[in-house]
Amino acid sequence: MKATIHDIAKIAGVSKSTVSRVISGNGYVSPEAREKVLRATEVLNYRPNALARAMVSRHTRNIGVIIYRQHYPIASHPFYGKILDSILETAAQMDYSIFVSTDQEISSRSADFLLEKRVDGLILISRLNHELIDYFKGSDIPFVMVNGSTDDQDVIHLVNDDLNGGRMAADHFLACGYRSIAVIAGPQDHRSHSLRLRGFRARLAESGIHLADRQICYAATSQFQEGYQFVHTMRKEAQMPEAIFATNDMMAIGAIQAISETGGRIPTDIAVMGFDDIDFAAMSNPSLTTVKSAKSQMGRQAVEMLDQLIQGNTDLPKRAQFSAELIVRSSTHSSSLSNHKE
Amino acid sequence: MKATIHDIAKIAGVSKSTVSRVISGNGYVSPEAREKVLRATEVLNYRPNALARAMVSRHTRNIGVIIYRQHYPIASHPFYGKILDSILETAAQMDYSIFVSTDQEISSRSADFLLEKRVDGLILISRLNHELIDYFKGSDIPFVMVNGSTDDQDVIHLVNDDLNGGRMAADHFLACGYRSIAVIAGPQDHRSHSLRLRGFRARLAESGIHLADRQICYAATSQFQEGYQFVHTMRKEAQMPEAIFATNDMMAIGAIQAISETGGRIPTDIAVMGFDDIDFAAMSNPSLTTVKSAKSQMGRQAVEMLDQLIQGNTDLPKRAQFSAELIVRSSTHSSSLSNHKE
DNA sequence: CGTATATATGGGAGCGTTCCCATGAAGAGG
DNA sequence: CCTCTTCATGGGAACGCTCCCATATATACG
Repeated sequence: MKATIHDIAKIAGVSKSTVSRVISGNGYVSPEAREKVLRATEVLNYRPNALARAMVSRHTRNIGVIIYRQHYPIASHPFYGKILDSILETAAQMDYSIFVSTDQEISSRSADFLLEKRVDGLILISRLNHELIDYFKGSDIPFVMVNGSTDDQDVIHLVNDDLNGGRMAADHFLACGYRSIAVIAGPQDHRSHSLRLRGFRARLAESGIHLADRQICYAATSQFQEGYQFVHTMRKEAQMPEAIFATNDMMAIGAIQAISETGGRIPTDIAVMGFDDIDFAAMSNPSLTTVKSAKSQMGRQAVEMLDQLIQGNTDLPKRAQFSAELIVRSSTHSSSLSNHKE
Repeated sequence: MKATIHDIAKIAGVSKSTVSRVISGNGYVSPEAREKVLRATEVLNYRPNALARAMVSRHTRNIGVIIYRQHYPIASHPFYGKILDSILETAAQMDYSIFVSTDQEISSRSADFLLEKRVDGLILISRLNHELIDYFKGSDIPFVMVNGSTDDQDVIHLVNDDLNGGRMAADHFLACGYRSIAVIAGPQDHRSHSLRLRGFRARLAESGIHLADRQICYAATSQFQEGYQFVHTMRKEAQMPEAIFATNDMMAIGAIQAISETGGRIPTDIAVMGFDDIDFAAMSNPSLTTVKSAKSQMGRQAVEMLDQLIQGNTDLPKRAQFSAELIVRSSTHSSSLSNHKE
């Protein structure tokens, strides 16, 4: 049987109140009493019961993370897994414990679950449906959203600057002198993918390059297969562009594999660019030029903002946007040696 | 303020005992009373407080997962992330919630944390030090270990059949007719890596091929860089083998990149084989021949066995071993067209 | 009709804490 | 010497549930 403060009290020869003061660290305790209590906790191998504590103190120091995963498991996901890692690390530093919940159909089921467990706050990742968001707004539990798809101004929302990221990708292509360009665009109901495409097209348009519809492949998912298949289809129709931009790295890597399989040289015959800078982008063959999204910063910031919220700080910015960063590797020409200067 | 059973009782016009019976679903309740209670819970948007329940029922339906990560974050890890995914999914199906804890230095700190939170059981992943294992054995909390390094017969331990996996890798190389072989071996204090190497060598030895020390590269970590660097070093010394076996996929993929960079053709000039079958093994360029480790099965089994343990079932096998599976892709010749038959 | 059994309900103790309040002792200031 | 803080300690209520026990009514059986 686990020892309780009563047991400690008895051994140490003090009251349970004194024990409580020593454990929780507030209130007056004489050095001798403290010493006796501490010794008793050693002897009995005492661990305070967080459940009982939470019961009366009304907070658990537990945070729930809900991740929506439609097509892919979550932890091993190169993008969401990174965010999760960062959340885990930051939370540990701040003495929060993390409940990870990843329902395939985000019903209110997993939400209820977490609510019943009395988490102090919630981090919602990726696009959850509006009912669920309303559901949480209705509850009195603080939450922040990461990389979601809501325009709701009442929801604290951390996002990547995908629009600008798309522009940066186009900038790089222009600097390299690519003019014949194709895009593999992920699901357009997904905020990130649609903004990346929008930014990319806008920047090209400014330079007088307008993408025709058949130069854009709208993919149903955002996975490897999409990029892979697109290249093979294009090749059959014998209309290979000079460069391909995919709205995430996975699809770009799929494109790379397809190109290599058919004997194409990258970037000489065709250049490929992705988005996100997942770990594997540096390890692909050739290594992938990409726009880095702020995965770790978003995770860290999510925990920090949630902590503020939990502490009752209400005047937080409703929206935090993280800048993207161009990472040039071997799947495109470096822009200093760009074609159009040759 | 959150509603409690007392509030429900008042609204429904019954006692709190009756409410409790309806909520927890055991004991006699008349249909009318049940109906009234259910309606009241709707009205007040009542959620039972799992803390209070756990307090008296002595179990939380929470499971803690502790992952040791020395060199790499955990969730996004292609191997451990997969196990975690599987744990998450299985746990959700069984109505367990998961606490994920990933301390860099596995002190008893994160352990204490979880113990205080009163998890019903623990899943320990990767090699934890012996003190920590003893620590848990001392506590009365049930736990299972996944892919660890302990020989302790009292510890329930789920492992991959790495020895045989190593043999399978060698088998494939032999069938392909490769005779000049090099190995990139991960940390030898890691059970998996050392067994993979052992099995591989043993099988080769049976066919009269003995690996010299300079044909084996003992890597300090098990990452991309190790494989990458090894190839470049070998190349400088101008002693490229016909085939390279790496004790995990990451290192194999590093080797692939280095070979490609220097203009080597895979598998024509040199074949490469990995171990684990991480997601990116299929997406690498060329796609990677590998031995698949039972990541998902281990995760699922861990939860299921832990559940048994929690329910008090004591006669479980102390050791579960999962078989490996050869996955032939493009980085080696398929053995039916193997060289030695030409 | 009396006794046993199934059905239904309410009250109270208890889970392990924290927090509030009461009570003292000791030292400071007049 | 008396009063007012500061320090120190103990007791009891409360957090929101479940579980046990007591009680009541209905049904069954001889």
